[in-house]
Amino acid sequence: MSPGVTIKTVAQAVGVSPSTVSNAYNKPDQLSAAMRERILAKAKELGYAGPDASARALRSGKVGAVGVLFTDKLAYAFSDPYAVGFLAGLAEVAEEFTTSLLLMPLSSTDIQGGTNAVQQAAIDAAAIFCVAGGHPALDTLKNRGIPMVSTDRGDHPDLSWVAIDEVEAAGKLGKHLARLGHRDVVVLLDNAEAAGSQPVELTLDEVGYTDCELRIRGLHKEMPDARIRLVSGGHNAFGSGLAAAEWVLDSQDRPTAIVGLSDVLALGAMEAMKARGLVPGKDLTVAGFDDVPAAESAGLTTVRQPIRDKGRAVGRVLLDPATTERQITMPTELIVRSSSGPAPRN
Amino acid sequence: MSPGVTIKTVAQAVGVSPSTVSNAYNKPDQLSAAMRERILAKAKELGYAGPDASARALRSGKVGAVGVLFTDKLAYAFSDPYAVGFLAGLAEVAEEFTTSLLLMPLSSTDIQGGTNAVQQAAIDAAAIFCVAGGHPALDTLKNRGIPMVSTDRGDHPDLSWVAIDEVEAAGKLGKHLARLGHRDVVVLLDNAEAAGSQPVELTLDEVGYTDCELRIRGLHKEMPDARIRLVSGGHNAFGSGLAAAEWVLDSQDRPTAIVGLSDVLALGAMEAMKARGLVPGKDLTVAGFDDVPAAESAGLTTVRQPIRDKGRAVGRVLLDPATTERQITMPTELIVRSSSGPAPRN
DNA sequence: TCGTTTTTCTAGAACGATTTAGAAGAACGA
DNA sequence: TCGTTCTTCTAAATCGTTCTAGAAAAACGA
Repeated sequence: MSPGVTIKTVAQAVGVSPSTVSNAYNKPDQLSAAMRERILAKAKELGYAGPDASARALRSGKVGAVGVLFTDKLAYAFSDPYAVGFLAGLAEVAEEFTTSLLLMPLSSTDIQGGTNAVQQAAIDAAAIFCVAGGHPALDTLKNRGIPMVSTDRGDHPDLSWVAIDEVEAAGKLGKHLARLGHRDVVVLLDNAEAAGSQPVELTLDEVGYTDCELRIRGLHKEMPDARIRLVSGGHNAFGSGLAAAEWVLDSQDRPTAIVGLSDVLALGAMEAMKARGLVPGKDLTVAGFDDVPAAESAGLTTVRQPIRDKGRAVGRVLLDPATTERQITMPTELIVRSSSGPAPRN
Repeated sequence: MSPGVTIKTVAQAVGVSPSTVSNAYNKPDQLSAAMRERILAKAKELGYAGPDASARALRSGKVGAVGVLFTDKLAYAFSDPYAVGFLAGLAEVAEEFTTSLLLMPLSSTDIQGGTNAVQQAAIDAAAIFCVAGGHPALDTLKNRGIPMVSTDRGDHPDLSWVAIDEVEAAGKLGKHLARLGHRDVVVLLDNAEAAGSQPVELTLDEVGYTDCELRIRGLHKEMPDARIRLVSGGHNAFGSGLAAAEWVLDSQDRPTAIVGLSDVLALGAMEAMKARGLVPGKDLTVAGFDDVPAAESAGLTTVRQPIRDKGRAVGRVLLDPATTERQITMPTELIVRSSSGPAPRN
């Protein structure tokens, strides 16, 4: 690119006004075809690559990108096929509207000062994926006046979301486990503070994300007599599920069932069992949430949710003016596979 | 957000110049702490959410985002764990530099006119993931003067890339297959034109991406006596591999080995074999490229490349000024598993 | 032919910040 | 006390577009 060649340069070279050059790019019907040809040709000759993105965005107020905000570290988002599926659905719709996807890192540094990516991000709207309700980044976006759609139901009635009924979803699984006779359950969950150290047992109050809390509540509801403990091995990833399950399995006080609040956690738990010669569904029941592709081949009992559709729906609410519904509940389904079985009688 | 509240509004309300407000956000050491406090407080009171992203980008020339350009449709990118792994590595580094990732859809519409996402995207630099050398989007970016790093070696010596030696990598697999006695191979590959229709057999000239071509050449090199046919079932996805393999397996002229140019394609082929009661490594050999996580559990012989590291390296070249190397070759390794075995004697 | 509409193009003001150069005052050393 | 150096703040220019309003020319209808 020849540096410093702007719309003005081109205008001068062709002998027209900058407005006309602008129109050549944005409103072809506002000038004669011949003139447009001439401008485009000259632009190419000069090495002008079209209107500058930032300037255009500033003036027109539209950026052509929607932001995506993830739980935790961005890099972790890709370790969960569930998140990836969501992204795929969202990308599909974004593509349709010729809109880019801006993945924002959720660094905790200097929220106040504005050196934050969420502050700086040039976006027209944002998709909020499994971010806890009170997170400061949400306030930042709200402050910026950026329309948001969350994958969790919020408290505010004017909030847009595409979500599942977490309590009901977990209830389905709870009922299934209760019927199988389980009364001693360990729930594996994502917890930032447990990352990098030993697995920890948490109380319900310490559970961060609303949806996790709701799922636990759903389990409780259908398993009123059961003891339900909460354990985290760190971030939402296979390794964390593995670590947490190892810790649980090697303790004196084994449960009869382990429920991963996501499939990756549950799959990690299955791995830990495998290493100990334990057969899922026989020696111990394991179940998860999401129904990611790997769950099927692993024979994992799980609560399916249509994740790709969820991504698509978020995209539509965000980008499609024809979509008027702003609060959408997606269906869930209990998928029973071999990893769940009757609780052993003691 | 109160609409129309800008840096100027805040400046007036506090009784200072706009520059000072700007400094309060960007250069805290340029003003007294007391003044900074006052400004930030007033800003909050007025509902000012910090400097506007576009305006800042325009003036300062830095956007704080790097673009990612994928082969084909954006939505397909997420169906390949290989691409996802790359993204994860890239995201890691981006996070470190508080930089966002802008995923650009590669829509073919109106390249010339500039309504293109690649044209419009506000980015400082771009990562090019498996995009064919001659693609118009690359010219667009080049024209815009945006620094690029590709995952394929380019022809131009001044191009930056982080890649593997494709010919050598494929050669490792070729040697392995030759030793096992295979002389009749079908290569499964990604081909946009085959999408949505019947699988097709291609000639080497019709193969799009340079890296695919190089891999095929690498196979030829180590298997000079073998017949190597090229078949595509569409995009780079499990389903395409499945479809293509079905077509191959149901034909009169079965090969003794099927090589997927990516693991997802090879895994699709394994699925097709399974459905026909064929045992990989016994009845027919299957091999892939990449070594995605699923390859291990499936027992797929494949050529491993450190994809996450590749993503990280691209990120470093793109963002880290300390990284001076601009052309990096990553190592590859042949991973032999149960899916490859001796060719049956006829 | 003359007024009216349509087409084609333009001038100049935004858009909202950052940057450069420098002014005014405070602090400092001798 | 005086000249020098910091510290703290400001005025004005600038980044590259798009937008609004309107002028000039061309086409049109009767």
